[in-house]
Amino acid sequence: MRILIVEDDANLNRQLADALKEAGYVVDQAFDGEEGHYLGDAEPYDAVILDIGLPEMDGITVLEKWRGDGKTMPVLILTARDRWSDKVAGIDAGADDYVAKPFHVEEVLARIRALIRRAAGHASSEIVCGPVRLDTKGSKATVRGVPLKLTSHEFRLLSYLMHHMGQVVSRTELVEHMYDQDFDRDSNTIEVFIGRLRKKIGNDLIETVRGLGYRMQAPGNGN
Amino acid sequence: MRILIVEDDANLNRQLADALKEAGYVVDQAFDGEEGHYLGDAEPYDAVILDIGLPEMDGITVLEKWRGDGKTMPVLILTARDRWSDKVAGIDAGADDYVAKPFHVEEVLARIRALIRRAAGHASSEIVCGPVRLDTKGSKATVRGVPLKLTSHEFRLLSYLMHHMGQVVSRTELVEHMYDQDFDRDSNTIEVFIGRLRKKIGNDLIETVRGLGYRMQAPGNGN
DNA sequence: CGCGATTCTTCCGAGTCGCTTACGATCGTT
DNA sequence: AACGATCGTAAGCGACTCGGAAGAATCGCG
Repeated sequence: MRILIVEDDANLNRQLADALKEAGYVVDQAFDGEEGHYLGDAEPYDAVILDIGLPEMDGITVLEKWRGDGKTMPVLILTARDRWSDKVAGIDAGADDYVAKPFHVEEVLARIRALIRRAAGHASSEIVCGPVRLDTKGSKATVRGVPLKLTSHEFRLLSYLMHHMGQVVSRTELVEHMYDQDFDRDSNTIEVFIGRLRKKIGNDLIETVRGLGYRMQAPGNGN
Repeated sequence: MRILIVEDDANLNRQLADALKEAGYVVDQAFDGEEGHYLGDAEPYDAVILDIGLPEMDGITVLEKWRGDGKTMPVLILTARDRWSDKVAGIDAGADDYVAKPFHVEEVLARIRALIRRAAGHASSEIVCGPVRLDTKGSKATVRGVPLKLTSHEFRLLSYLMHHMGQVVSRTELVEHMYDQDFDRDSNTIEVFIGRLRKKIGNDLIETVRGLGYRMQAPGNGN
């Protein structure tokens, strides 16, 4: 999962980025509205953390531009505690959530989890696919109750696949969400990781759709 | 749009209900956890406003029960300003949003709007033609519930035909939409693929209109 | 009924795609 | 400094897809 932070306070920005990376996300950072707007337009993020008060371009404006361009990724707004009218404006501009400053980092994490989960259409913090359970809250996964020992990239891969269960996910999509900006597109890294993951969770859960990508689905689930 | 309010403070409950009705929603009210849980289970709501501190049954518990039963309607949690850990718990239990008390009613309205808007975005894209179902989002198709194993070109062909159901689609039209610009026009590739597709989905679904092209239509559909 | 045009089917080689295995580089830890 | 774990690249191999060709089948028309 790849996340964009748009926040001019360098300290706060770093603090959030660290916590998110710690939690296993891929993080891109922007420090003013223009940069943020550009990145959000150009790269496919699973969620965005957007400050309202920004140099160059106001957060609300950035958001409105994105929405006007048809961008639908979930956006979490950061706002000053007393500016509640900003919140309403932000939400009506297409924000999915907000957090008032000052906040606890854990809260931001929980809300990001919820946004990503919700964007994928899941109600609870646990996603189940056949024998595999993914605990988005604890960043853990089990097969038939047995905890899986996954490396960080394997977990990211599994997580993205399970958040898009039933859908075919292309290799480029996976690359874009597992790595930040520049990554050598033509290499077989994804194939290798799919292989490693299959070895750990069983072969029949990740179906390969030739020419298109991969699809995760409980086996024997007609349709 | 029908909304459930679960809130033990009668005053607050009525205040919210009034504002929501004013905004054009249909509102049901519950004043303790058990009643709320029962209603949320039995009736189809487009959104729920749920207080955390409730008599009879805690709000988090209510929510967990709903989610455990597969209920996925968006839930907005009401929580005391200083109990931020409640928020995290609530969000991880499957809440979609929260508002801290005391709140501005406009804010609740804005968030309900956002929740309903977002929940509406999850309609699955499916085209049906007789026994054939095409899930464009999941890149898969079924015949009578049996999953089809299609190659990427076969899928593209089927997809184009189903998107133009009832219309006659010419060979050149198909070529132009399945391949990039220059492709050897005089080859029988399309015929071959039509044949392969018919073999998989049944012969009577794709009608050939001599001299013009092909038409997809549910069989026994006069004309 | 017969002929030409169109469409269907079958077959097969070429090329692509994806899986596996092995190896070297890097990083963090002991 | 050495070790283990993790990650990315490369190469070989097997399987599958694609598309062309040729002959069979079908249709429309006179």
